[in-house]
Amino acid sequence: MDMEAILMRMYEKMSESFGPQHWWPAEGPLEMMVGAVLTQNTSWRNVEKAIEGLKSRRLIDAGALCRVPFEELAQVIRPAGYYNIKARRLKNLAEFIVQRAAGDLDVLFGEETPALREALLGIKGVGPETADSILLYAAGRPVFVVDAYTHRILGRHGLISEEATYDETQSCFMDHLPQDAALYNEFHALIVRTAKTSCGKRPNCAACPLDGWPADD
DNA sequence: CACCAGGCAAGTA
DNA sequence: TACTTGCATGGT
Repeated sequence: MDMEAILMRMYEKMSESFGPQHWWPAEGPLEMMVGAVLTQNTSWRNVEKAIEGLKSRRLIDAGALCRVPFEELAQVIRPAGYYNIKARRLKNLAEFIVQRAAGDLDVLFGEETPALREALLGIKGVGPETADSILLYAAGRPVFVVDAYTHRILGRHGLISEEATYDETQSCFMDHLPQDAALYNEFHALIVRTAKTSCGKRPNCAACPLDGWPADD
């Protein structure tokens, strides 16, 4: 089996086990981007509390995030952890949107994908996973998102080396699959779902849809 | 009690 | 370039 067939088989098995994932869980693109920063090394459960706090104070707004006092913002997002660093990162993100696109995400997302990715990576607090999550789940670009689960699962199943970099892992998908945002959207969501359920926690779990595969399949 | 969660930047050698 | 460390809450 070539790499494309292997990856698509993996996708099908996960999809059959878990069904549609409906990612990203956000009401709009800015909420998605804020969530992407807040969920860095943090459980989504805690992020939801922080997002609710931001919504209730009408802070899902680039201008409002720029204007709100730092200390107030930090306290509102406290449940998401790392609140001092993340408050700074949210302000960096909001200032970027205002300065680069006059606060208008339709303008920002009018940029070509490579230029937009580089610009996002220039924001302090936005690394490769956060930038690619924004590109895929807020801007709808066909960019594959790599996270710790992705690296672990592909490594464990022998599809990449354990020492593979972010870009190498990303290329494993993007060089062998169609450039399809809907496919990448669901694929990444299913990897997270699968890892949280079993595969990322321990090897040889009977409940894991990838168990014993592709080695003995 | 320890360990982890949908990372990233900054510091050190 | 290649490691290491700090950041922090809340669930298991």
